[in-house]
Amino acid sequence: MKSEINVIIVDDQKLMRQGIIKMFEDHAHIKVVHEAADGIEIINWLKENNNQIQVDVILMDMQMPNMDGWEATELVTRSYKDIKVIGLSSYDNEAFVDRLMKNGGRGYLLKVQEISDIVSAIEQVMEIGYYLSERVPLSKIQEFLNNSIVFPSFNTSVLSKQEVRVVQLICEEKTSQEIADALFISRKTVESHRERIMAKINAKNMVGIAMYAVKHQLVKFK
Amino acid sequence: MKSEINVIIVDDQKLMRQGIIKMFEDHAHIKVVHEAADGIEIINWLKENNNQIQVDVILMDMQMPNMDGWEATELVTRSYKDIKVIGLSSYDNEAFVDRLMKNGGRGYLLKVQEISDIVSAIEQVMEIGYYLSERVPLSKIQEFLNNSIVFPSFNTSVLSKQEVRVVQLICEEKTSQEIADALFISRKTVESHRERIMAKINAKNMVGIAMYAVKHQLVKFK
DNA sequence: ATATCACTAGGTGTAAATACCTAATAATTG
DNA sequence: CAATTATTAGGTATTTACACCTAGTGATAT
Repeated sequence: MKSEINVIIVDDQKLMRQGIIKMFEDHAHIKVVHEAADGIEIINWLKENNNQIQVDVILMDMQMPNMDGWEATELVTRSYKDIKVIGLSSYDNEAFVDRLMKNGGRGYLLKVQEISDIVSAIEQVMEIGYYLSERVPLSKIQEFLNNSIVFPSFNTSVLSKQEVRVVQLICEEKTSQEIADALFISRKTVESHRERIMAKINAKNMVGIAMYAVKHQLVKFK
Repeated sequence: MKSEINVIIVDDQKLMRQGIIKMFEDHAHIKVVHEAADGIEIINWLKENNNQIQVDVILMDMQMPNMDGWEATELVTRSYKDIKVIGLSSYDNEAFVDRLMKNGGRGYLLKVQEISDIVSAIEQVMEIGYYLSERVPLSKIQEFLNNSIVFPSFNTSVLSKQEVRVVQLICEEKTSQEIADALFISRKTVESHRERIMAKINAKNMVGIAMYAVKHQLVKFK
């Protein structure tokens, strides 16, 4: 008989949470001890819980409102060394995987995969500490472990606050003049910001900025 | 005892499909007769099936690759008058709802809702033909029914193949001239395409096109 | 205390995008 | 067959983006 594993599911889509929980009924050794809809909810719950209920694995969605999965993973793994976070996402994106593993993730799953893959991932994480897959090969994990001192944890964004504001307005299809009016600065300043942003992220035009924003979750659509 | 309802689930995320199917086990009168990962799959299956297996309701995800939920809904409802399509989406967006209902949808559900809402929606659609909710009030349905002759199947819904190619190249930060060279057409033709795309999707500039592409999964990022 | 960075703003060009147009041919669909 | 749509291409004018500069101020970190 397999030993019991206590799992938490964090996903903003209730339907997805319910579905995963229901499917775990076929895997009696996996026990869902809690569920949350975003990063803030899970962080708060863990504080309140104060290690009373043992938590082994958190299945963490990446794209969430309020606090996304990456930030939540960083905060969780920093404070609770025994909790293993497995990322869950719709996007098969290497940068997404890298960022999660840098923040302390133990594996990365896609929503196009099946429930049996999730179960395997949970079991493997409990056994060897990581869920190895095409997306996260052993070499990658070693790379992250070696670079953990070189890359300090607070390496979140290359863009400054004002630059992020400009990026967000660009994504709203605003012109430089419109952004200037919105931020109460000169059109020329906005253009300076834009040029600097493009240089930083290696974008060729505003579309490149928009695509970067989507990739790095600087914009949320709903 | 409730009469049996035959349902098909169309969603590109296998995890979501599996979850919904599993949860329907608690609702014995709902029978899942098929599942599909995108619009093309369901259209092809319905052709092959040729009404052998009776289909009452299709739960249709909106954001899917290859062929999205709106286009699939239009094709399904045009050819199979008895099949009732209920939309399923992550986005609470009035334009999305409107477009679905114009294309023959019978209701609109959000993935943040619960499984019991889906069950209610399916039952209501079978009873009165529509799933009434905040997003789809009776007045809206009447509006769509009245305008159905005024607004026939006019194709603002989907972008053409060439238009999609242009969109994808725009997302790669290419200029009109570069796109022209890539597709072996004139720069002016590319600009015509771009203008037509912007009119169709109501974008103000190329960033708007890029954001649309992301939303509708016309681009996949590495 | 001083170098770095964020934020600001401007000048001066050129390249590209955008806005309105027309218009032909091929393909598709009722 | 008739109507519509997709795809192609062009004209003309205006607006915006982009590139490559300088430069001051204020905050912050070494």
